[in-house]
Amino acid sequence: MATIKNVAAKAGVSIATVSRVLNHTGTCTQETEKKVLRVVEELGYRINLTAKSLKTGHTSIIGIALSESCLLETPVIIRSIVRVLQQQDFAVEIILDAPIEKCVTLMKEGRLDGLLLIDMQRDEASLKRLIKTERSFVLLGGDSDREDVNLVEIDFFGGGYAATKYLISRGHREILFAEDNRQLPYAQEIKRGYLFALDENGIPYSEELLKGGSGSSLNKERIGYDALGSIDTSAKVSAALMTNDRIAQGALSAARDRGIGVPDKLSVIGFGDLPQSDLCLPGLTSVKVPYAQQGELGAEILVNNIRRGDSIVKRVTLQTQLMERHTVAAKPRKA
Amino acid sequence: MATIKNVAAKAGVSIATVSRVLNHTGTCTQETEKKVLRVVEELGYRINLTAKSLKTGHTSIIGIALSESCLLETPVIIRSIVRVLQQQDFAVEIILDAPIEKCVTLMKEGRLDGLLLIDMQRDEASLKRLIKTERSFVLLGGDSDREDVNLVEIDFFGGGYAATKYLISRGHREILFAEDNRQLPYAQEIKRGYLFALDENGIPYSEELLKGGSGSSLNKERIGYDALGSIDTSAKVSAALMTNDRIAQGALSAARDRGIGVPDKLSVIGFGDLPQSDLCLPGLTSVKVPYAQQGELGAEILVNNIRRGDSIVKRVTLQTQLMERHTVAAKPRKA
DNA sequence: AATATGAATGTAAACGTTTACTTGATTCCG
DNA sequence: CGGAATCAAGTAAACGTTTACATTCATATT
Repeated sequence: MATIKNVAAKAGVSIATVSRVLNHTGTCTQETEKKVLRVVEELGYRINLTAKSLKTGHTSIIGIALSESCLLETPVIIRSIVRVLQQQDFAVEIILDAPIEKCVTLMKEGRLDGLLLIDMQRDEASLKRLIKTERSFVLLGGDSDREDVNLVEIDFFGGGYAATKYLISRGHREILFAEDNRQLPYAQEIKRGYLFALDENGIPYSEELLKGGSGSSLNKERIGYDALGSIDTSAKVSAALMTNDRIAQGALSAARDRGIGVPDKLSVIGFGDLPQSDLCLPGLTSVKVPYAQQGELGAEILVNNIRRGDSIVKRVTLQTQLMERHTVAAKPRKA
Repeated sequence: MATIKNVAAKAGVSIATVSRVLNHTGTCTQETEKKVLRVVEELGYRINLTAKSLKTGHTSIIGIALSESCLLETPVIIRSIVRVLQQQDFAVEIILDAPIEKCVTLMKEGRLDGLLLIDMQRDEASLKRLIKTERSFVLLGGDSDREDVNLVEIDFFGGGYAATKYLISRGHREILFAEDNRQLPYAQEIKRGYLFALDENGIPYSEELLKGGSGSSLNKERIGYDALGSIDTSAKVSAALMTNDRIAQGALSAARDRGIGVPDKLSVIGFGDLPQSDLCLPGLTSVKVPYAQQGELGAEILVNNIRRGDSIVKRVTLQTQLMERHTVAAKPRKA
């Protein structure tokens, strides 16, 4: 593989000149420039990025740390991040299922210019160490009390609250709640919103209306299916709030199997607003979560931070939006 | 950030010794080792990977080049790749929607030790240049005539053939076919299998039974919905083969809306066998595609190629498997 | 006792860039 | 016409490692 030395030799100039021509830094004759460029072409020369990085101190690589479930279920956030970053000439490294501490190490090893942490589990000690590396990073969602780090979060509490309130306004009082994994911070927020809305309206919450939350969160459809299946038919449940559209899908299937009409007998709201939701009829009423926007914004903040040394801490909260479709109705007079 | 020099100085040894201790290369006193390790700890020293890469000539970074649709629709292949690679101490770089030529550049720039190309569009010229870079890469799916490159492919032709034959064996003759995007090689293969099976059984294929294939392949459900919707009710179509489970979902929705019973009046087969398929009742009969296995195998081949200089070309074809569920029935006597 | 062996460690070059500094040539202006 | 300013290009150091080679010293071998 040709190096800058080879190019310099063949073009009869010094390596400094080649570097200057290629980086458009400094000045030179048109003639020299042409000569160098021609040799570069002939030799098929390409700069060695590793050497460049060593010298300049930055790599133009950004890591995105995420969980397997995020990769499988919310790839749209990854897409938006990679799109922005790639367009800004950054390479993107996927770091799967690594604790924050691992990320600290990666930062110290100097291969990453920045880091996007998606929905990381709380670990304040490691986070502190991450800050000490003095490198740029942004939290996307996740769970931390620190106010001094960049953060783009989604108001899941507000989403859960709004959805529950909406159901209550339609006369529902016995509202089933099913979450995918009790470990996931976002599901906890939705639940808080749910409980808050119940409380606000003087509705006592019942332990037996809280479903799911245990174990692995793959096969979410099953969680929804089982959540509904485990409900005593005599229970007065007339609505269900699921922390995920796929869970809601499962619930819809269960309802169909048990002959429970949706939305006549049962209202269902999901979370996520997947693009396909509007075709799995009856169109699922769902809380739209701005994942793509979250990813974009996070990437932009990070890039500004790195490029312009922009050191002001940015904290953004994005709002969800209830998309009314056809799985919610007013509670029938006689349930 | 501490360097090896700082460590050497503080420990009162040469940098060579530090390097040797850290890499377990060469020999040294237990005493020296302890001393060095202690200083490393004190200083929070971490090796600079860029410098190491420059010196050693390899980066332990592997790129995976893929399309947006792969990222969004088949993240399971990414998961399996990243899992294998990360476990083997490789970092993984996502390269989104880049033509092969861009990958050639990346390889030449020396930041990648290897490359996994997922379902790349045919470009023999660039592929040739990629080979010339002398770096390791593996094709996962995709479209090329070259026999001299590593390849892990899936027998979509066989899958399409088997599925069609299965439908024919149940008495179906008018079989709708809907694909997502005519650009996608895999859909073309399935179609070939479909046509081959028809031909083999002396069934003339009809242009108007071929649906979809145009434009963007997002919102696949719609493709399926529209494919079925555009069929004249008087047509004798009694079965449908879709190149994707989500397309099949859409078809199922359309059937429901139009009052066409599945599988009584219409049999449906999808492709992909998503984990949720078994809960979207009636359980979708689908051709299972071993994406995870494809990713794993590709990653393993690549790693062996890089680590052991294993230069024998590996070519593997993975088989699909028809998963019989509840959306296929024998053709009713009177359609 | 002289020498060979081998272990522990040090010295310094190299990887491929960028860039501060230097040199030499040319232009400009009074 | 002479000195300042400008421009083109070269020289060499530096980034943080690894590693071939050299050195020292203790021990084993003859």
